[in-house]
Amino acid sequence: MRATVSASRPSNNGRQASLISAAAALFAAKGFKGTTTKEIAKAAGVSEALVFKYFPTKHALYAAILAEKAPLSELVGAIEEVARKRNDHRVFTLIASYRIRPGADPTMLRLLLFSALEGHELADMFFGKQHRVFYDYLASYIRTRIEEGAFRRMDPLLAARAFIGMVVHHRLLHEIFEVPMHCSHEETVAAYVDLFLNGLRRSKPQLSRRPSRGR
Amino acid sequence: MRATVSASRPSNNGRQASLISAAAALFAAKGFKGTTTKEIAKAAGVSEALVFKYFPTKHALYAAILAEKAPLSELVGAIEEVARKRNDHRVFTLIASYRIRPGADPTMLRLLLFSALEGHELADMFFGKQHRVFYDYLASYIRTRIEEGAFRRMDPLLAARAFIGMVVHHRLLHEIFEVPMHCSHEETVAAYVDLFLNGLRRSKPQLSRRPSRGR
DNA sequence: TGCCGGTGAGTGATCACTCACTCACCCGTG
DNA sequence: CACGGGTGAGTGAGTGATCACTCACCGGCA
Repeated sequence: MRATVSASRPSNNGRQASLISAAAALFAAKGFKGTTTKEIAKAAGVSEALVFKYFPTKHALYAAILAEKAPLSELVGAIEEVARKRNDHRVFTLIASYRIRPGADPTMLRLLLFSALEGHELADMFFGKQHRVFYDYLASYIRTRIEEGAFRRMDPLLAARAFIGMVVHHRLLHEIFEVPMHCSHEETVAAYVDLFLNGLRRSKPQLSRRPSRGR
Repeated sequence: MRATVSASRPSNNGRQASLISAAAALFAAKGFKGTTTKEIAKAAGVSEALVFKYFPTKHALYAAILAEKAPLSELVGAIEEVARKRNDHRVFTLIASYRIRPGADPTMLRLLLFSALEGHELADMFFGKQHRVFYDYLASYIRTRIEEGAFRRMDPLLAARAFIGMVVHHRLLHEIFEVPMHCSHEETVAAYVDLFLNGLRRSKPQLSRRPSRGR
């Protein structure tokens, strides 16, 4: 509430926030089971006992982290504008470069993967609320463009997942498996967007899809 | 050496194998830190002490699991045949349907992700030896087809990763995040392959090979 | 003085790992 | 055949360390 005591006493909210950010970094790096409450306390610069004053259990602290992070809204806002203008290239470039950018923080991706793998019930919430809606939003845009004749006919949700798949997989290789990038971020984004949009383009009225090499 | 004692004594190798498979299932389900040696012993039907007769540490058991699994060779063999025939559609359908199939076992995918996230030094080996070579193999096929004029010009490695990205991401959603599939396996594979190959197709006869975007 | 943010020193439980030991079986000898 | 010592698979009962979590207590400020 009060923000009078600024530096000496970090005040309830400030402590909570610093504990959350310290814990998020550690959970992302080492997983839930791999992180001890003592480490969290040390990273936040307090005693271990204080952690349990603010969060009744280690799980509650983990839940607070997942509940707090909701970093997708700004992207959706930016997309909606160019989506109205039917600027397909810009829509997908925005999405891809939002994920693939120089200073991208792997924390959330790692946290999400750990949550899903370790099977926390919160992971469902985290994924369901944040990501599923985005897939659906993107799929509905693709469906609209198909109906407008801009894209060829295909399942819009599969198309959306295919594009997100390229991007997420790229982050997986780069940020989790530490595979070095051999192109710049811009080149990578451009390559994926071009490949995807070219794949969605309507071909000529349906020739034979096989390369006429029938054995 | 001797194989006289057949059933009563599972013999060195049999025990080792049953411990490895029991441990693999548990590590895949709950991670390295999330699995206790007591659980492994119980799953294998032996005492905890025996686990340490066969593997000096829990880490050594984990390493033995990663070292043993090498499930890619059969796929590469099947691909090489259709690759010689330049049957692009079949090449990519083979790859995708090898991963996306009805009874696909999530164990290896989960193990791979856990290894990378938990940062075992063996994960590098696991990924480097098994997967990186596959990316490179696929990229070299794409490069060949570009040079033959069958595909449009683009970075072959990025293209390979884009395709694998679609497929892996699909498995991620389906097997790890438990997102239900809304299409059959065959439809899904076909959609991804069509999208990808269409994206790689040369648009117009392509006079200038670069998109004249040189900065 | 009372209140509250903060802590050191614990708690029982559980972890990976060890050790002294049993038991079944094999084989050379008489 | 009888027998007895060697061998190796297998185990129950621990070991110290570390885990999440608790509690009595402290000190600065109203």
